[in-house]
Amino acid sequence: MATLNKVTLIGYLGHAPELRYTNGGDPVAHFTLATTETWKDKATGEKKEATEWHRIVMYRKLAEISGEFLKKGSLVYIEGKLQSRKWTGKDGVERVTVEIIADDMRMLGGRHAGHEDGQQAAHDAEPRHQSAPAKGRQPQFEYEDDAIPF
Amino acid sequence: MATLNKVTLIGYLGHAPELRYTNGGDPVAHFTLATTETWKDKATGEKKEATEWHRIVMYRKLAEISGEFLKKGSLVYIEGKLQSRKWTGKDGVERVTVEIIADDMRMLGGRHAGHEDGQQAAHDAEPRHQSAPAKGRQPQFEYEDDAIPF
Amino acid sequence: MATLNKVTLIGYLGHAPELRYTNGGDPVAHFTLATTETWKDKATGEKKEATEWHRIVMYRKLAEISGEFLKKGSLVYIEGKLQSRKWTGKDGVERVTVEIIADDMRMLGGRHAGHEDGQQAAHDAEPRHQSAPAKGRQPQFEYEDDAIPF
Amino acid sequence: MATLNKVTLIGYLGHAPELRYTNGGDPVAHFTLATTETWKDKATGEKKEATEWHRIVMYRKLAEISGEFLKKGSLVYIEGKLQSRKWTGKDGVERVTVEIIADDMRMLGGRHAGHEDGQQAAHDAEPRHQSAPAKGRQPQFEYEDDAIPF
DNA sequence: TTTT
DNA sequence: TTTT
Repeated sequence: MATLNKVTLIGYLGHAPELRYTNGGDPVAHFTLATTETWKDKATGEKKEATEWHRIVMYRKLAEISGEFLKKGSLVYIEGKLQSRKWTGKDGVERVTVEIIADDMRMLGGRHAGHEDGQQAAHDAEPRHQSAPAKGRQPQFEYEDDAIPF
Repeated sequence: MATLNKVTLIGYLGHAPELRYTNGGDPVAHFTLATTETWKDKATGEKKEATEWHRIVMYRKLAEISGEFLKKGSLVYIEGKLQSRKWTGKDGVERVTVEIIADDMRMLGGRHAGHEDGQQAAHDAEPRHQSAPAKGRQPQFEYEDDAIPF
Repeated sequence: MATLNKVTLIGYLGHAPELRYTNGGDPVAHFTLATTETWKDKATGEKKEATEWHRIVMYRKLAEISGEFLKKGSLVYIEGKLQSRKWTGKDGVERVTVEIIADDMRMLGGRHAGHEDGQQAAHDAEPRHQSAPAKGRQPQFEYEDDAIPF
Repeated sequence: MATLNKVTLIGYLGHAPELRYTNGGDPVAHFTLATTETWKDKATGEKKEATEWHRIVMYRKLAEISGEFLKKGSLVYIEGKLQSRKWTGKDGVERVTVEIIADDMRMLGGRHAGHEDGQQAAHDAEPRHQSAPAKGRQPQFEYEDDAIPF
């Protein structure tokens, strides 16, 4: 295919992760993440600020770790892909929501930093980047991905 | 701040860039970009494929270059940030559109690869990444690299 | 061209930035950055850890900001490119040193987090990423976002 | 840990991958990758160009795929981490080599584009990014990582 | 030489 | 609406 779909974010959680479960019993976590950019208006010289809210979705082990260690205000590094999802509201209007399906997360502290225990890299499925030294790597857990209807 | 909002894509243009102009006369380009992932269904063993469409927006010089060299089917590398935008349709319903505001683009060829002339990196505003070689880059900056013992 | 050379790091400074000046008077900062990965040895089950040290180089404004706000132990996000440099030691042996020429830096706190004033994104040359919000950013660019039906 | 060590490259292979095997029988591929940046000298106005050569290392399945499909001149997207390795030459001098341990590769074509069959994303270990749709994902292969001494 |  |  030769295509790439990647999102990298560092931001603050707007609320604690909401943890749910699929029919198959797999955990799914949802939360929002805020990134803020600031700049100085060239004309008026005044400081400006804009916040972007991102919808983060995590599955399986990453969902569990986030559910356990992340809180409102946590600062995290997130890596994932963009995925849009169509849904129809009660008003009968079809809408599209764009979400980031995360597959890597690192806790960076922040206002309400979590337990020391959580200060690690966490990945969806097999670790790839940080967690993959040249020798002695470990396979990890088995997950059935079928049926994640949320 | 300490936040980061970054998207990295490699994909195919769904249509040639639409070039418009702001009131101030600055060019703005819009196009869609397809990324496709393929996988094999664990249960049935059949090949699966899913395509994600991304809405790309470019300004100024990057918009001009894209308008000139990119076509339907072009393969490009895009770097930018996520930005959501609210708008109200003719039906009076408010919706949110998520776009990627690009600030870096590289042509990678594809089915209808553009001119050789366009086979370069292009950036919004001042170059940052690729554009700072060790020696002889910019007149306003002469550095003797020989003696950097670190 | 169509090439890309990019490094993204989050790590801890091994020592405060060393600030020097080129003949032309431009500031250059050097420091080392540690990234650490941990894993569990599959066979023995024991915890393993490996630290990688990266040589970071910054120029101009980014060098100044880092010289002012970063210390030993600071946690930072760094973006840049790989660049190798040949040099001959006093022993007459030629060696190659690989450095990361940074063009983006964000302070993330860490043990000895810097001033609040330093808690911002900093870029080499003109800002590109974070710095281009949808409205009201720059005087030289007025865009009416209301009517971008795409 | 909260650290990150990531390299992203798009470049051309300097030579076909050299495929070797560890004592444990696992494949390891080595090749060099060229990234080139071009700029115009502000003072003289002449075109400048600098090429950076990166040492890429791949293991297991990624090594196999690369050994099969990549050639001299292939254009690829590479993702991985920086890792330095000390070694002592026949002259008794200790040197450090910095390599990129790749965990993701996408073929982008290039001068001598490979088989159509190879035009896919390939990952080290479990797929994470592109290859991880919401449903029906697949675990993949089992590899014993022990003993990769090259 | 960092950090958790 | 792209591409392989």
